[in-house]
Amino acid sequence: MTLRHAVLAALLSGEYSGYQLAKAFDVGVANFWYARPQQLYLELSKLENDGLISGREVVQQTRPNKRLFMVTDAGLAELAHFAAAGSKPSFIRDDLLVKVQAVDHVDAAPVIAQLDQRALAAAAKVEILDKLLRRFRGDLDEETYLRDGSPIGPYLTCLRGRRFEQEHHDWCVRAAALLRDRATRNGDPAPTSDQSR
Amino acid sequence: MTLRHAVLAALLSGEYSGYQLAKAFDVGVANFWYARPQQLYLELSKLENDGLISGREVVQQTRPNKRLFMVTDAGLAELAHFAAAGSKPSFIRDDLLVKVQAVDHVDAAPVIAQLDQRALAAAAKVEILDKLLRRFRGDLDEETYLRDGSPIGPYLTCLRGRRFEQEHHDWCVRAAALLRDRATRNGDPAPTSDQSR
DNA sequence: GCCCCCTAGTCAGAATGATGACTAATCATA
DNA sequence: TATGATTAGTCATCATTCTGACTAGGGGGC
Repeated sequence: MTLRHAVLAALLSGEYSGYQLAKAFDVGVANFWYARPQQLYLELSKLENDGLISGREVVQQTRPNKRLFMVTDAGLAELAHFAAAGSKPSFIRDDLLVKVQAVDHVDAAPVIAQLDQRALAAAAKVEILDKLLRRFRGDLDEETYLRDGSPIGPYLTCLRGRRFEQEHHDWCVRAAALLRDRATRNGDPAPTSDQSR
Repeated sequence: MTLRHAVLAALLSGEYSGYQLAKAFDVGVANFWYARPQQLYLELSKLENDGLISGREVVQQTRPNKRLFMVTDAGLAELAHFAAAGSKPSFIRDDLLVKVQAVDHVDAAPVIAQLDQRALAAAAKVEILDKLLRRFRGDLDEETYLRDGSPIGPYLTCLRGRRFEQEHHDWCVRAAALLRDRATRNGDPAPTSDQSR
């Protein structure tokens, strides 16, 4: 049960509505978790029911009213408890890796196409995260921010996300180039589907 | 539905029993997916029911009998279909990142301890993957293997896994050092690697 | 002789996450 | 003056994953 804690942790940086939170989960927060808006709304309801967050209605004229949530003391305690408990090892879980794993036995062309796409997406994500990191830092250089800046948690997770996306990008580019090279050297626009069985 | 395809892709490299597959999912295959043995047994049953793999009983005297599975032509077709279909973007989903995100608001000590642990685990994983990569390569150097070696799919996913673990390790080490430094400068009782509670 | 670990596998059910289909008002654009 | 995008949110249900408990025999160490 960790979407719960991811939402709690995300709410630490300020009051958010479900909608705003959904936006955040598409950029910054997505470094450590991701969820669709519907899941977030649901989780927010549950959290409020359990008294871990409290919401207040904000009436708006030009837009639909919204509910802003903030973490309660009980919520903080829950987070502290979660932070102190053991955590399971992390691992990649990626469709595309599964496809690459099978690339010796299936048509490589669509896999290469997806690697290209992913590389682009990852590059875009890197830029977004760079922007976020700069916004955190303000005038400070990174070394100084890491030593004294605040908040440090979100900055660190962003940094991790940035590295991850960078690595992902580099790997995609390299793998695509490599598979393309192999395909052309094998002299086929449509690679054979049966090589080593 | 991708544990299904992860299992199929893993079975491409040879015949495995459920038990052996479970082992593989703890090391090499874990680069792109992870699952508990129970899930694997279940998935293998389903796959066999759907005719995507076929199993044969192997009688053993000293040990319980086992069933070895291999991918059928229908299974290969399914994989090809899967490889050609679109895939969702990948992202990290990690308990520990959630905890770091919250580290400005909760006690840092247990988080630091977990970062230390994770760093060790990641370093161990890197060594395992290095060994695996060397076994793939045999006498060839990496450049040559990437150009002409076989299989290339598993090698590439291993490479990705290795990079991921390396990055994870480096980040954990850095984050732990940083948080420790901040804690001591704030005059807290310095939590060194010697934590016991 | 006892106990724990390893091989090998099964089952049921709880927890968690994902998806599609809705409502409803405002704003910018063509 | 339509058309579509944006803000804001709800509901029901499906899919997938995770967990604990269980069976069963053999081998190795104390």
